[in-house]
Amino acid sequence: MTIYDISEKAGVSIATVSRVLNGSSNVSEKTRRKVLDIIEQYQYAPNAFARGLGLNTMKTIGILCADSSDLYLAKAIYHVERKLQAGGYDSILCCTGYELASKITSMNLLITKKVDGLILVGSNFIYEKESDNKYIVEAAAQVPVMLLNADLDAPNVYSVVSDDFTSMYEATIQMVETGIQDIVYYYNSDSYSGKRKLAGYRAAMNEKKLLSGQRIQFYRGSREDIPAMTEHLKRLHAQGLAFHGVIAADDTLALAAVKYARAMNYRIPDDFSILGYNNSMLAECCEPELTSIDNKLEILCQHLITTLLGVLDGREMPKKTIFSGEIVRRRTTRRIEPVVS
Amino acid sequence: MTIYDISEKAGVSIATVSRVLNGSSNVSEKTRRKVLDIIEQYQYAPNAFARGLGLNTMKTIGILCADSSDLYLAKAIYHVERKLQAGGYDSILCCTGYELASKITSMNLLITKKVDGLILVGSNFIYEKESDNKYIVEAAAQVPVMLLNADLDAPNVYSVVSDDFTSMYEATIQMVETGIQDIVYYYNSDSYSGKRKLAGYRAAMNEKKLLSGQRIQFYRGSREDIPAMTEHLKRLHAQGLAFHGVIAADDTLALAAVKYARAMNYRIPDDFSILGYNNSMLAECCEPELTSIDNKLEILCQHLITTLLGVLDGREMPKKTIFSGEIVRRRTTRRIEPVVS
DNA sequence: CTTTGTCCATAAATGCTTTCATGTTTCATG
DNA sequence: CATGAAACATGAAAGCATTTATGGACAAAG
Repeated sequence: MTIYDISEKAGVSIATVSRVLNGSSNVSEKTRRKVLDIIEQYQYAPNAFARGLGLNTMKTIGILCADSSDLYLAKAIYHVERKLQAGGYDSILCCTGYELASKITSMNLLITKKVDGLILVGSNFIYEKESDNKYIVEAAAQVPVMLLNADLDAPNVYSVVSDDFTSMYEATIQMVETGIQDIVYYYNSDSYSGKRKLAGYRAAMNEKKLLSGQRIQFYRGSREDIPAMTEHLKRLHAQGLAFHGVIAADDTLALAAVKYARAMNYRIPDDFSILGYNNSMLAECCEPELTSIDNKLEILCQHLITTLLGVLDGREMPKKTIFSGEIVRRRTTRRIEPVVS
Repeated sequence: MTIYDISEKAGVSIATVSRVLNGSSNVSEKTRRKVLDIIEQYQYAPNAFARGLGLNTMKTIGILCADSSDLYLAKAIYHVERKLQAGGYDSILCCTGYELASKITSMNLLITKKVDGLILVGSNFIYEKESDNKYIVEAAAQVPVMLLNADLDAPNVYSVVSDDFTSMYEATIQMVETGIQDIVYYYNSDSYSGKRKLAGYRAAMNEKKLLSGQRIQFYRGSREDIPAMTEHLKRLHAQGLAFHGVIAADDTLALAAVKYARAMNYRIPDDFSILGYNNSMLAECCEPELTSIDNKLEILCQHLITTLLGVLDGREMPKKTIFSGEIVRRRTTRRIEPVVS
């Protein structure tokens, strides 16, 4: 069933059918009716390839993501995908893993497939070495590239980020002000946002004259292996590092800290405070429930898609947008002590 | 840069370039070299639409999923996507939500886009009412349809499922044999696999002469709202339902049961046993760690993709494959008491 | 001198969009 | 009320970038 069949049955030319299909205004109501009837009757659907050939677009956006099973990334993908759909676009998803080479491969593949835009979900797409980010610049020469929680200043690439620096800075200040001085910063990623978070912690501790390199601890190992993280913390303690607070760059790490504190028989939050990041489902699963920073993922995604659709529409759009996060207080941090005068 | 440009620069016809591109045998080594050189030199990549028009395929599989942010579904998508990539296919992801209508819409959209096959991730795609599943049968008339953890007997649809019935049956028997009689079955989905699980529990309790309708409890509400589930369990208790064990159809529900038991000051597992399902990350996050049933998701996915690739290759493939799960014992269930004689 | 087989070019086919040209209305104007 | 200009409706045909069927040229083999 092609456009020819329809045109024949409707007694019009294929051009008219095409016009009806594409909602062109220049077609009389009568003809439109007739054509639509036939289309309905024969369940005709235009061939996407042919249409793509003609229009040179398929209304499809490529989504790249290192690991769609990561709690946070999965949520991001979900929001992005739904909002994209609402905007009339489809999405091709590529899970790339964390290695640069396979990111490049996937990206090229998507461009070859003629996606209209690219969304890179997660800050792990930006690398420390400037030259490693060339692949994004090159891609942006072909299609607009959107970065979620990452930042790169280049033509045709747009960034939507949450203000991780400030969130961490404020959360750290607050934890110190509840009376905790020996806070370990626990993280597992040197990504763009990872670095911003750490910087926030650093700035705050520095301001409070409490900064200590020893207390900045990196976890290498599986992102899901809570027991391994817990062990790691126990080892730090065994090695003589004293700490009564953990600020974690991710809720999983914070969860491990909770397990550690419980194993040590600390009372939470009286003896030991913990702050998580991302305000994921884990925060509520935790016992006691985790105070965590919410970076308003859905809002970020909404904005990202709005921007992308704007760009695709040929409009001028902001190159970088920053949203501030929010500390969601639950039961692993203390209230600020009222000042006794 | 089109195939014409390349053919001109290489001094051959476009047909020859096409043959080189598609690895046809009828082309001399010398010509192939020359063409490949030019292609390399000009960074030529064939136009996906034109190619699609000619071949009527784009090597793309459509993945449908109700909610990609669901812990379990996200993992499934991840595995499916990666294995598909390894097989040389891309994937278009559509998050459909749980309503039938939007599933149908998304499905048609994917078919219009000329995907080569469809993968429905999750048992929620199969409905109770036979007629509600017609949409799958219709889709299967166009392209092969793969079901993950769901089952439908129709031409061109293939199922890969885990043996939830047996897993639940055995787990229930075992819990009873550790001495617990008043076990609540806690579930939140009437999906295909949801029903199989429940049936397993039923069969076991029946066999042990312990079946009680009151103890089969459905949770309606957000799938992520642990506090709500916990409240629900407390309410059951308040209403006079006595129970010292929970078998949950999902780890989130089990997690809520853990929270409930702790709130009631039960010792786990001495006074109260809990069994989860899916062996997700939550099982290890939990305190104490959750005993949970692992249904070998990665193996299921691997098999599913193998089957799909086989079908696309024109080979005969098994219509339905069942894998058995495994109980991963952690700390929320008791060991079977040694028989004292 | 014919047959066979290899290698390659020509041309048709794929199904749509869109430009251009043409025919048809509408409507203000004199 | 007739006329011409502008707006509208439609069709023919030219792309779009490939794949593939057909057949021709040429070389080697019988």
